Amino acid sequence: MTNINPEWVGLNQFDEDKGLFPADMSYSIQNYRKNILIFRQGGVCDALYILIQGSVKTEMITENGNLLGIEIIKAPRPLAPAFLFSDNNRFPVDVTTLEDAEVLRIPKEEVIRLMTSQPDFMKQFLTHNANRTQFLTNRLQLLSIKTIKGKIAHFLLEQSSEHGSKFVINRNQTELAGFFGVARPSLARSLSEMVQDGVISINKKEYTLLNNEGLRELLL
Amino acid sequence: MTNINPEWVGLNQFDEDKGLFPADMSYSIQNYRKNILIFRQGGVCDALYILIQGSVKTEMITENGNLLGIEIIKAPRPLAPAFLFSDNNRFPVDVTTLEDAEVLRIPKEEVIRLMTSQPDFMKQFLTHNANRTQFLTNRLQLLSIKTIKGKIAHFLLEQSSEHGSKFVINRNQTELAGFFGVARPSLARSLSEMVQDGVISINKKEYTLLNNEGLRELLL
DNA sequence: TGGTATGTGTAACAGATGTTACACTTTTTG
DNA sequence: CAAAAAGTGTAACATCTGTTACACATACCA
Repeated sequence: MTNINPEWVGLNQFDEDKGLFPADMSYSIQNYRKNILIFRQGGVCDALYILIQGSVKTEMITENGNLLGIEIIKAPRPLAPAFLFSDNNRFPVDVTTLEDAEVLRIPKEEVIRLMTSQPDFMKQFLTHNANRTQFLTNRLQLLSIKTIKGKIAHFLLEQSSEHGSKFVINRNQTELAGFFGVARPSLARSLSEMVQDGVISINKKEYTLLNNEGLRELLL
Repeated sequence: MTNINPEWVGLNQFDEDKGLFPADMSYSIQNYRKNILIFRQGGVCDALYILIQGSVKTEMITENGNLLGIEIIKAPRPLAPAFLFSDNNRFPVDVTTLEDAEVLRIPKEEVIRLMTSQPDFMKQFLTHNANRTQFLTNRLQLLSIKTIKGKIAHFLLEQSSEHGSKFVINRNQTELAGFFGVARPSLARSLSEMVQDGVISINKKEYTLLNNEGLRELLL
């Protein structure tokens, strides 16, 4: 129900750039077979883990069994790097391999050492987390808009600020509905009403904004 | 409408610990009078700004005038430190002083230098951002639950995992409604239904969880 | 090319939440 | 202590969204 589409979630990644890591780095590599639970929600996160091969899914679970959200992560990407340094440094999710996977583990102390000795590593780490925060902020902003038309307006105005008043969205209604967290027919209804009201026009996947004022009013 | 209560937003802060900063740090201090716009949404963020005196409000605006959310920040706290290192390093909000304010400005290069030379500063910076991310993640999780009862259940189970099955919540219904992003009477209705259904009981501000299974089902 | 899968438009209906209003209770304050 | 303020319970009603169902269009594939 509240699944989070992987596409919307993890944007940036540590480049494969092994060059980032010095030869004397202390680390270990773990290999896991398919369908293995590698981190448990609530478990202490005392190292930086980077998925360098394979893919995993993270599930947010509610102490017994109900899922709240799923994210699929493909290599290469760090796993929950933001939590390594939080006061409550515990994994917020279960992590399970989807296929055979290889995980690089760098102990927290070593991460700190790397950060001070390798400015590029530090910048990369900071940038990754910053981008993630920005993504979360944006997502939060979108979710805190109550009405479907408001969400659509927010999204379209954002696109518009990047691509002008006419642009193509390479997503079908089902995907968009998932992104907004609403039902597909409800999205279709709202879209067609907005077209009828003359604030936008739609041709296939090409959207044209006709009345920015009107759109902004929908944000409430 | 979608106001974000300051209390829920910024938890951690750079301690006043001037000791974190070395004597040779290059910085500048800006003073602003009341009701001055000090950062504009979209403006480039090329330095770390720390509010050391006074208070400001941040408004998320939609290119012209409509508010999406307001956050009030009191000194001492950094202003949007997460965005300093993001690929799109622009302020996500307008920042306006509420009273006379004093802002410490540390250029990005200097921040990087500090991080490498002052491990404590680096840890503080990382921890702050990590906590912020964790907060945002949690908030996102809460907002992505659709039903009011689901939000309540999520919140109560979280409290319960920290304080056991009986605990006090020092917030009135109006505040809770704001936190959940719902209308106050709607919250009251949901709460009273949950009491009637016997999953919880409420005495003033003391909540008792009577049926955790039932609560988990409400998460959907 | 024809058939199948996928995507879209739309309608009827049910359910949940917001809005408004008001009585009542509790807390605060002078 | 009394009056005012703040907080709570509840009802009627409006509105929005989800659900389900189905017709139709479009894209894909053998």
